[in-house]
Order: sequence, then structure tokens, then C-alpha cells
Amino acid sequence: MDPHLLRTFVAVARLSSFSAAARELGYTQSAVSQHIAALEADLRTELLTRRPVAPTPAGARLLEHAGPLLLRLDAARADVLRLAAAPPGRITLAASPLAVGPRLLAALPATGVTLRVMPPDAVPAAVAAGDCDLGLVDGPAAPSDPLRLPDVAPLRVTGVGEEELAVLLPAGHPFAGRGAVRLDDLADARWLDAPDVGLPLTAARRALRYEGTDLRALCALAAAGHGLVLLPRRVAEAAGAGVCVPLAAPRLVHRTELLAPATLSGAAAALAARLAAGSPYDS
Amino acid sequence: MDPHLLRTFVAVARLSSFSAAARELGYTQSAVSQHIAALEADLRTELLTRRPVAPTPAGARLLEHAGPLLLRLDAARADVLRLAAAPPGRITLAASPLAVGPRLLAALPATGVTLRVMPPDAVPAAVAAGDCDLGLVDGPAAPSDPLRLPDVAPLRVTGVGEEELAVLLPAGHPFAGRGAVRLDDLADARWLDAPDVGLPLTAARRALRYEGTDLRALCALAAAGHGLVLLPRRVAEAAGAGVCVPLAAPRLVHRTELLAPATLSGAAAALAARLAAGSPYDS
DNA sequence: GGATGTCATCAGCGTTGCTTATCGAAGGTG
DNA sequence: CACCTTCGATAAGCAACGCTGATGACATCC
Repeated sequence: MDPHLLRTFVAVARLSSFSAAARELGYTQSAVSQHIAALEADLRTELLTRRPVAPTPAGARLLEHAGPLLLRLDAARADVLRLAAAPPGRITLAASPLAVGPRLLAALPATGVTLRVMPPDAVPAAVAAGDCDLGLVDGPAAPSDPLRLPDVAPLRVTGVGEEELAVLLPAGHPFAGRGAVRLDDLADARWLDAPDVGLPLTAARRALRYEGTDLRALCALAAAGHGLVLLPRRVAEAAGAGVCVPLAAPRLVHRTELLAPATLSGAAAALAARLAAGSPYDS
Repeated sequence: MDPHLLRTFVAVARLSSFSAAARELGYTQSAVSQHIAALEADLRTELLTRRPVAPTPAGARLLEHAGPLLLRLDAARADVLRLAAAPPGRITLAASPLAVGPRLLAALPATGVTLRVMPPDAVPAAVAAGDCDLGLVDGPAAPSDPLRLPDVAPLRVTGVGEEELAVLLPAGHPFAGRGAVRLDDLADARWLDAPDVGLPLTAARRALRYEGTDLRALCALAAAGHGLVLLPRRVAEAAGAGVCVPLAAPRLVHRTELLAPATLSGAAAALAARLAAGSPYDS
């Protein structure tokens, strides 16, 4: 169960090829073959079928573990190195699309920051692994409840904002005139499935799937009647098309949280302080 | 960042001794010394002070990561092996003290089960690492909210019960006559700090710390006025001493959840089904 | 049916990682 | 205060590991 073996295993599984994995990892095909053989001998189970190369049930199970495991390993390394490293002059901020709001825009200094927008579930990983110095994630939560984030590493979490939620409906929708909606009333409706933007609602029936982080496109789809979207009210109202109806029940808010590694260097610490400043949403 | 190196590192840190760690791990002292040197060379940082042996700040940081990391590694191994292994005839059930209730007692077969009571935070680890076949954990939660468990591994979580909470007060306490209490009213009170039993309330002032999993002793302490305890109402009422006052606010319940690995063998699957049977608390 | 590509296997070899042995430093003791 | 014990660092030696390169077995494509 050497991490090296695990790493080549996930590479082989992802590429469905021993040779391709060898090329990617800078090994010979022979080495990769031996890696997999070593893993299989260690666990006394076949992990991959050959020709075609695909994970067996046991291999699939191992794959589920391998991702978080390797992530945590990188996170540990990055965290310790960060203790000794000099504070970076230029800092990188990871943010999910809906976390980019007025608070962030106000806190951002004129220069020296790179903003990297990514799907919400990639933000904790990016901060933990040291790819980014700070992270902003968003998601639905009960009022003043912290978000349920995957704990890839011991990160410092601070709530920095909560907003009302609203549903974006096409203009002609029967509920378009209402002052508020309950999610139950829309249980049979078709929803846009946009995991990269956030607010994943498991229960709802998925209509169109939208992959990407561009909100304008998503709002346009909703306004055109391809499915409903749940968004922060401010965002839904600014969409410019469609009708925005606040969510009455269940009592959910759109919550934004700041993720920081345990050690914060100068410029990053200053930005974190500005982002969290005056926030009554501390977790 | 080889797990072997990490393992000896935590052993050395725990025992504060290279030689003792070597004895425990079955290495020579020399090997342990080289392990630590390799880690420090890899991270280019001193991790331990020698004479006395203690973690440096960087070492302490690494220790925080190492525990969960090694746990996940064991969990991955156990999970894959469980796929292939024959179903155990005798199964082991991990449970936190407050998870031992009527539901469990009713579901337990006459024979073939070992019940292992342990602190709540040890239960997920025990199930993930394969030390136990099933786990029952309890904790406070908002009604119908899942518990916040450390995700050591992808476990199957099922809610199996929610109960009202109550505060156990000594007989002469000013609130002893009330029909219900708010936690806010007791903010200045002294609470028993019993992490092994569960229901850890961070905010409250800690009075006596109680280490152990015996509920009777804990209730006796509370009744004798050494501090308040928050317990499931049923447990608090059965204490036989002290006064039990239901909790009115915040709206919290005592929730019990069943933890199962992704793969369940015959006897364990049967017990899991009985434990979860008819439960309306599914997460 | 030859050509191509894939994964498994084998031999060879450099490196790693362990052990044994020894040293210097610190702490305890008569 | 000298002596002894204990602890961790270091050096040398050696076996095992883990890589490469070559070759084999097998399937697919033209």
C-alpha cells in the first residue's frame, strides 16, 4: 500500500492503460506492470481486468479510497512546507462561482492576487494541497449552520456570509407570480443539474446537465425554460431574464465560507482578515 | 512521506523516545533514527527536538495530519480485503455509550455478537479500519440532521433514532422545578466534561472532567452537583438521582446513527437490517 | 497473415534500507 | 568528580528492493 503504487494504480485506472500511465508517470511500462502486480499481491485480489483494462469491484473500491488518501498526503506535505516557506508575494485565491460576490470584490486588493474560479468541491482540495493560499466556498445550509465540506485536511473555516435563496423560473411558469415558493411544491419540476456551480440538490429530478462555471449561461438556460435553478437571490435577480422567486421552505440559506490553512503568511493573512472582517457568521 | 516513516514518526512522538519506538516497531534504534532523518531531509525541516525528544512546531503540524492519514490507509486496506474475505461467523459491534439503547437491545441476537463500547469518536475509526463490523454512534444534532462525523472513509450512514434531550440537575438546583430549560439560561453553569460519553458542548464552561464510558458514574456526579450533563431524556430519567429537565432550546435532539462499511457480510448485514428496521430517520 | 500494440515476465544492476558496531553527549550515582 | 548508563547520531556492510531493457504471449487491425 505504498502511495507510489496507489498513484500508478489511479493513473492506470484513469487512462485504462498500463503503457499510457507509464508515459504519464515517467516510468517504463514494465515498472507500472510490476506496481500493479505488487498491489494485487499485497491485497491478494485482482484489482484490474486486462484487455480491456478496467477496475474490478475490488479495484473500484480501492479507487474510492485512493483519491482522498493521496489528497491528504499532498495536503500534509504542503502544510508542513508552508510553515517554513517564505510568504508568497503574489497570492492565489480559489473560489467557487457563487462565492464571487460583493464581499469578495470589496476585500480584493488592487494587485497581487490571482483569482481562480473552480467547482465548489475542488476548493478545499486546492487549499489543502497548497495550490491556493485561500479559498472561498459556498453552498446551501440551514441558517448559521456550517457547510458540510469534505475534511481533506484540518483547515480553518470561517463563515463570511449568508444570503437568501431564490428560484429562477422562466417567465411563463405557473409559480412566476408568487411571492415565495416552497421546495416541496416544485418537487416534480425539472431542475438544471449544475455541479460545477454549486447548490447540488440531490432529491430533485435532473433535467439538463450543465458543466461549467459560467453563471450567465446557466441563468439563460433557466430563463429559457430548460429547468429551474436555485441561486442566491441577489444573483437570480441580477440575471436579467426569467423570474426570481424567494425560497420560503425549507429554511435554507446560501452560505459562503472562507477556508484557510492553519498557517497564514503576510499578504494572505491580510486578505483573509479583510474577507472575514465584521462577519457575524463565524462558525 | 512514506507511510512507514510517518508511522515511526508518530511512534517516536508518542513515546518521546527513539529507542522505545524502535522496540515497539521491531526495528533497531538506528533504523528509527534514519527514518526520522529521512523525513526531515525530505521536508527540509526539523521535526523533533532531541534530548528531550519533542515535536517542533512543524512536527506538531505533521502529527495532526499523520493520524487521519494512517487511519485512512488502514481503512482502505481493510475495505478492500473485506470484499474478498469470508463473512465472519462472529461479528463485532462498536457503540458509543449513549448508543446502547432499547433499539440495540431489541435487535441483538442471542449469540454471536461482541459489543464493544468506546468513545464516540473512536467508533468511525473502528468500523473503517475493520476492527469492528458495524458501529453505532450518537451525538447532538438538529432534528433530522445527520451527525457531523469525521470522514475517515466512505461509510454507509443510516439514522436509527432520535430522542429528546434533557439536562440532569442536582436536586436543589434553582431550575430543578422547571418543566423545560433553555441552554442559554445555563450558559454560566458548570458542566461536566465527559468526552468519552459523548454530547460534547464546546461553549459551556467545563467543570470536572470525566474520563470513562460509565453512565452511572457520570449521572451520580451530576446528581451530586459536580456539574450539569446533557443526556437523552430516557437516560437522564432513569438515573435515579437528580432531576431531569427537558431541553427546550436550541432545538437539538440526541441522534443515533448506524455506521457500516460499503460491503456487508451475511450476519452483519442481518444485524444492520434489524437495527435500521422501520427507522424513519434515514439520512 | 503479417504488422502493430498491449501487458506479463525475466535478467541485470544500481540504490535503498536494514543491521551491527561505534562514537559523543547527557544524566545519574557513589 | 570520576564513573557508568542511556540515548541518539553515524559509518560500514549487506541483502532486498525497484528500476530498466529485452523478450514473450496474445489480441486487434489492415
